[in-house]
Amino acid sequence: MTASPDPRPVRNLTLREQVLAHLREEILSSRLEPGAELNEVALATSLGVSRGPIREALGRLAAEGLVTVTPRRGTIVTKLTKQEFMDAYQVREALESLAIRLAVPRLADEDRAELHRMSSEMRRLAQADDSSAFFEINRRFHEKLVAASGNLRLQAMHEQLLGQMGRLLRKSAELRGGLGESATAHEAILEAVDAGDAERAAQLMAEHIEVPQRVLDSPEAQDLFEEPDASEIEKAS
Amino acid sequence: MTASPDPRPVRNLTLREQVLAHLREEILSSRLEPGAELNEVALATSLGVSRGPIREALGRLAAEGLVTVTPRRGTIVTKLTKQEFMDAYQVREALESLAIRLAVPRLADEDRAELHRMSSEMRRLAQADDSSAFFEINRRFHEKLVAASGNLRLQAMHEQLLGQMGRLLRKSAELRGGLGESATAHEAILEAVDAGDAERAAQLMAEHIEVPQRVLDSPEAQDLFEEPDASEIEKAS
DNA sequence: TCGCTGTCAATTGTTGACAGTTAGCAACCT
DNA sequence: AGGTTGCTAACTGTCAACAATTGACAGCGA
Repeated sequence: MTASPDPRPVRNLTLREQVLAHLREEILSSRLEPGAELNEVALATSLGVSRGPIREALGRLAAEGLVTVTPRRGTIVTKLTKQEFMDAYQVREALESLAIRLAVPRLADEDRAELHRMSSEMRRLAQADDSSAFFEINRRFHEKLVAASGNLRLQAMHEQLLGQMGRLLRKSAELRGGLGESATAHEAILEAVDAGDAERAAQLMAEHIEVPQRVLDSPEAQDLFEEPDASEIEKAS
Repeated sequence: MTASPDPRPVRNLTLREQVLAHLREEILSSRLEPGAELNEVALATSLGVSRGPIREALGRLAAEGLVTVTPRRGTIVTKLTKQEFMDAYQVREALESLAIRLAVPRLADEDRAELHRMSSEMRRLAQADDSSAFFEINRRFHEKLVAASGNLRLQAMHEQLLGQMGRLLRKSAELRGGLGESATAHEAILEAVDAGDAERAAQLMAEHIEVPQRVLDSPEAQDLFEEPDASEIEKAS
């Protein structure tokens, strides 16, 4: 019996799981904009399933913070207020700072080489002013560092956080003083990493992440956000 | 109309919400032990509702990490392996460290007085060797600091984290070198807080939380945990 | 004109029934 | 006896129908 390891050898996915994966993808890819209404029957007929799995998937997404469900009113893709976005940014800073501190003593030469490749690529994209591609590599760069921490819980929370910050992250990346500064920050971080100085790397990472927070306080960034909506319910736990 | 503010003036709770609150309470209070099986029909008849709301509530709890659902097999209260518990502890350290850094400049005199009261009480309980009461105050102490950060996202993630660590927290508190040291640590933290030294307070907090992590590595703590179960699926996102 | 009230359509909340899968057990073959 | 195969009972996954609530709007009265 050339069996595969225990965790579900064959594709035996539940409908709820499929719907969940589908909706999550739709939201993360911004095909569904924040504020978009998610009608249960529309989704059900559209996906060819009944409302049961739809409701369960929406419930999961609500617990993850990707959608906001108001009882008896409906479900929409979560809109973050400026305050909520800033809060998330602060937490992200703490998480990534911890991550790199844990990661530094664990990184293999191969990993560092990969990070350097990404950094070079970002430098190149910054000069070409390709903010879209830059954003993508930047994300992978940070995710690789978090994964290298070896702390799965940290990784999960980080991923969830980035998912919720979502689209606004890309916009804030464009606002940020310029891609060049960001690339420089990455290079400085890698320098500390190569030196094995986890503490300095963590400090630099914290400062690096802090930059957009300050930018977002400037007046020109205000129209990215909704006004603080007084009646939002049941976003997360 | 002496109305209350917008968020749902009257008790108009959904069944799912009631079931969710009920189960969450049962788990957090340890009336349901980790590993306990949650049979849908049993719960449904027991609570007098159909399986729909039950399933939705279980789904939320799964997303929160309080229960673990294995498709077509069933749902159990989540069991943390030692590794997972240690991971959670590290994240908690980062979160509370951030929290106190944010909280220090925001604390009112009244808040600090309250914290001092809690600290004195813990000192007293430590001398009386009442670990149960100590644990309770200790938890409130940390929660108050996190709440004082003013960062709601941070507060939510911290609460979720503590909920998952759950019962093991109490046991680790008993293991920890002694309640006295813990009380001393709190006093040192408050000293830094009073001095307005957010950075030092954050550092002390990190060290304070780190202590049980080291203790848990000792052989005598091993029987608190399950063996690493190879086939666990769909714990969080 | 303005405000209130009752009705209506749309949408969510809940239910009970049905279908598929799983784990355990017993009978069977070797 | 040891192992395999085929039932069986219990459970979860899914569905479609029913109930309840909401927001909007038309109609009425001041």
